[in-house]
Amino acid sequence: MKKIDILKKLRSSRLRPTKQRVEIAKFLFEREKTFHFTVESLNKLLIKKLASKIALATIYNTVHAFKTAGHLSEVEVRGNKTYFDTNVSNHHHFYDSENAELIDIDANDIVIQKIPKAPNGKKIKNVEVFINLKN
Amino acid sequence: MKKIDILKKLRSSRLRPTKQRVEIAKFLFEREKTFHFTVESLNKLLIKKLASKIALATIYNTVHAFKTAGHLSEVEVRGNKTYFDTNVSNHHHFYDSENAELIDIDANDIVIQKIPKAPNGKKIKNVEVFINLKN
DNA sequence: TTTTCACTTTAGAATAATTATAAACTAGAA
DNA sequence: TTCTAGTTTATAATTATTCTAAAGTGAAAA
Ligand SMILES: [Mn+2]
Ligand SMILES: [Mn+2]
Ligand SMILES: [Zn+2]
Ligand SMILES: [Zn+2]
Repeated sequence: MKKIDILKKLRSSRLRPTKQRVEIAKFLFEREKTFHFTVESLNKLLIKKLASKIALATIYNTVHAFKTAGHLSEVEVRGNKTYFDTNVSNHHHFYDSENAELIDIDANDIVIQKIPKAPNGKKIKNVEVFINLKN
Repeated sequence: MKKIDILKKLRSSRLRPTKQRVEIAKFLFEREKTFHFTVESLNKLLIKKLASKIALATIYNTVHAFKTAGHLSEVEVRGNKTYFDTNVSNHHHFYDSENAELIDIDANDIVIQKIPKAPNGKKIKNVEVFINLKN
């Protein structure tokens, strides 16, 4: 993803391309593979990468703005920190608790044969499969 | 589950059956259906139910002791609070975000046909399926 | 039974993650 | 250029949880 696309992505979701947002967006989206992170881990990586530091509050604001805009998804992982994911398509995860690392599983790599029907007038919104790993 | 069983359960896991532990255990385990809760919700219910109040730290201590002993499991739910579950068998969940309510799915009610192999020397510990509901 | 003491409870302090506040700054429309 | 709504920032506040250390207690041993 090029810088011009970053600007397009921000503008298309009515997010002013400020210096901070562009830097965070470049860091998150200019990569080939999915990136899973917490605000804390992102902050550390941004400090290493960038000359000027971005306020932690801005990182929280930006990550939430990106999530709201649909550019990031949130992944449920055991623990107290919130994990985010640059892969916003429907997919699943391995979780390697040893390394506190999430690994993507393509939606097509898991086929569910039997599923219960949703209770009392509810519908199924989505199905998330979480595979815990051990050594 | 009767009181005698509660005492047995505590003693068998080398947990002294103190007044507080017995009261919490009776509240959690003397019921027919699975009970999903957070420490906050449990605390509120205990305040209503019991004459004398149990310190919040004791509720944290006790819930963790029960979890360590295998009498409770932890469920991953979107949000910042930790959810616990009196159902310690391998099973899955519906999540009704409207009511912030978990609903059990028996392990046999979900059959997975195709699953990817675990990465690089890792093994699969367990598979958790989480079905989000909508109206 | 009493004594003893490791285990437990408790109030309150501490920590960690996240959100709120409000003043200073800035992108970009006019 | 000017203007202003949107944004950033340092810092305070909030929330969930864990820590601390003093007081209390279950139950083994005397
Ligand atoms: Mn979590
Ligand atoms: Mn959670
Ligand atoms: Zn992912
Ligand atoms: Zn359950």
